[in-house]
Amino acid sequence: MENLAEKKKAILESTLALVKVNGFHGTPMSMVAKKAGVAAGTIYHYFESKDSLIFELYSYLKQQAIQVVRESQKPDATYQERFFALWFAFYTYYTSNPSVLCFFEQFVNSPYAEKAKSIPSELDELLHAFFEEGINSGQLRPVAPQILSMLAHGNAISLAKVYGIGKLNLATADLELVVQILWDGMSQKTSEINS
Amino acid sequence: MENLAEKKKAILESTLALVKVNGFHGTPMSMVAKKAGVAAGTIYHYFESKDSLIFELYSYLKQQAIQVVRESQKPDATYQERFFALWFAFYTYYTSNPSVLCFFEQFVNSPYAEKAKSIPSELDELLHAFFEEGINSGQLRPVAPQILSMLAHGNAISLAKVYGIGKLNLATADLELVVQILWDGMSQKTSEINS
Amino acid sequence: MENLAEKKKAILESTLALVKVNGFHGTPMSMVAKKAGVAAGTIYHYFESKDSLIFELYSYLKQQAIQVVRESQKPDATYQERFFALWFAFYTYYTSNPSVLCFFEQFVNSPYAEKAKSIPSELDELLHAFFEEGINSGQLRPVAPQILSMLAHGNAISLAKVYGIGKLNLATADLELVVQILWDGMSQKTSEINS
Amino acid sequence: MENLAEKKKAILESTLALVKVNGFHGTPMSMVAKKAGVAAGTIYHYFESKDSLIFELYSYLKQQAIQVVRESQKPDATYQERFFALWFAFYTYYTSNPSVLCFFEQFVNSPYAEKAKSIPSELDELLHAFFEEGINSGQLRPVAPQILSMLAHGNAISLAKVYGIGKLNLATADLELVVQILWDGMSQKTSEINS
DNA sequence: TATGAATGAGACTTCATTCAT
DNA sequence: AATGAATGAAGTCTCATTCAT
Repeated sequence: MENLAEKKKAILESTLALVKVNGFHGTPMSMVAKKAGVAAGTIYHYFESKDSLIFELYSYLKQQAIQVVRESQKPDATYQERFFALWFAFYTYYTSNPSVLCFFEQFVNSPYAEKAKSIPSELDELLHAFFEEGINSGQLRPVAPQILSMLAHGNAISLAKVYGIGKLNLATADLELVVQILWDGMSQKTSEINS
Repeated sequence: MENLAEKKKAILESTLALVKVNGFHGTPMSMVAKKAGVAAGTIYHYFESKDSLIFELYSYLKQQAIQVVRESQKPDATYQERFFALWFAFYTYYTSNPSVLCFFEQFVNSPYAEKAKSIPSELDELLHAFFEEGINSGQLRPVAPQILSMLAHGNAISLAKVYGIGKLNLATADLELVVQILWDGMSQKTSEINS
Repeated sequence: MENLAEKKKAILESTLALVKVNGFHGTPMSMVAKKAGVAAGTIYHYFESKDSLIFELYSYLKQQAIQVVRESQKPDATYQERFFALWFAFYTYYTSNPSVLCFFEQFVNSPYAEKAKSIPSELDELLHAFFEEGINSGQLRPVAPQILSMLAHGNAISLAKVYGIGKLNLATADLELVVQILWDGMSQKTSEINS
Repeated sequence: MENLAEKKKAILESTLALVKVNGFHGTPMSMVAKKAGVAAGTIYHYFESKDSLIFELYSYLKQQAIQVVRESQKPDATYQERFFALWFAFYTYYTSNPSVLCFFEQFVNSPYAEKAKSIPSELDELLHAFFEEGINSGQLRPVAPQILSMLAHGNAISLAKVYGIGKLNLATADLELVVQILWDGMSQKTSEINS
């Protein structure tokens, strides 16, 4: 990621920043060019079209997210610890990079997402594997991994949005509580106690 | 809502359907007009501008959602029953009306949402009150109502999306399980057991 | 003019008032309708089209102007007195009815005027006759009546505009002076003295 | 003015020509584009909007007019000679450039003029100074310079219009006569003789 | 007569994309 | 590689006019 041409990166980052404020369609290429400090035509040396730019930005950011998730995982930690680390990795990534969260949310809810579906998502596979492991090792309830993945990820996103809105000060203690809620709900142990 | 002028309703419903497929900006007014069976200019008798149309559609749908939520609540049910009913009301509404879910998700993640923020949301207030009641009556953990609301609502949306993607068949049993997970996580009882 | 249908007159007057503020093309028929207190369709009972409305308004006002000019002429006054009266009639009419002046100026400088040219103008004939009389009786220099007419009328309009701009307070004395200038310039007597 | 981009100038000149025939609102941007030999969008590289185009054209032409007036003034001529030169400069400019006269007349009588009022007019100042000089040197009657300016300028315009209508052949002799009339009316000498 | 909802052609303007330099 | 002027299709919106009531 670091060896991207300077300008290409500038274009991607400019797009990211502008989309947060203006949305996809409120962000003309000329605006991206200006912010990136390049000419409009230059963008077309690096990207085939605007759609292509959006898609590449999506991939670029998804790789970043994967990196963040990967780095959060210590091999010698317990599963629960790794779950907590995973959740906080997402939460921290999104709150530290609100424009990324904003971009993702716009992307997945746009017609773009439909076209991107075909591309196999490394991140999805990674999460799928993580939750499958939890189920197989008897630490998570036997629910489809996709569901668990969606619940956990969706939960982190929800919280990051609450934080982003700024109406609430979310202390670390609050967050711990929320993840605990989530873990309690998903873990096999609770399930057994309640039954 | 039922006494809206025929044409106005047709325009709103056409917009809803088209936005799901094409997104806001992939849906020109001419397309809305055609689908609604009116002339392009006619839309401007009912709506000041395209933005105004989007906003009114948002309000219109939010009223529908409130209606659905309200109808789900039986006064003589227990709090937990009402919580389940609430969650299923959302889930059912979104899965039965995928275009509404799609519209909401596009809306809240677009620059439109910023402008709509100032408008006090009846739905938010309703949910806030519901969760506050749960906390005050000692049935829910003492977490900020906004957070609980976001978690529960976000959770229903997440599931509805999983369903919408169609990759998974979510049996009622699966759903019950998920809501149970959610409830277990949020309820005071579980909290006590675990501590 | 007084026996015009109430509504027809209301439409004409509304148009006049609105054109002053917004110009021809900033004055949609719907706006005229609203100000006149009638429905948009009603205008088309009285006028064939917008152009037709403009033309009829022009005629209507021109008749008014003729009336004003006619009434200013006392048969037993001297020619110079009648000239002064004529000039003041115009000046007073325009300053008392700034929207009329504004309308005329817009009209004669618009493509409408081209089409109206064919219509013989009673006002022009009246002025032509007046100045011809002055020349024939040896009181005015032998210049083409059209020129004299244009000079005198244009002069009154110029002054009315100065007044309308409001930057200057034109006392009656000032005006007398200006007309005197005009008369001095046009009269045969001055011509002789200077030669 | 000469170093304006080729295309910008073509757009301005095309607008001028078309406005004469069709008026402001009968001249769509597409028509301007066609006549100027550029694409519609190109106009918007040079002008922010149609209004902006009209305003810039107004400024552009006013600069031309100032140039013409300036060039007519020989420092070593008498005041009367300079007055005659000034008047003829206007008259000649307007009759040689009927579309400019037409544009000015449309402009000053349109709602545009209201917005342009705030801009201090170099031409007005120039004329004001010229007439003030005449008054102070005792060669013109002591009337407000604005009035004298309006009278002289309005007079030249009136004549140019008579010429433009084409009904009359105005020989140089005729014109000399008219300016003489004007000068006689405005000059102090005549004033003294008559009193 | 009067209404005003409906029409749809056409205006202004934007912007993704190209291409000569 | 980079530029940015130029393009023109397409979008939003206006408004003169019609017509069923």
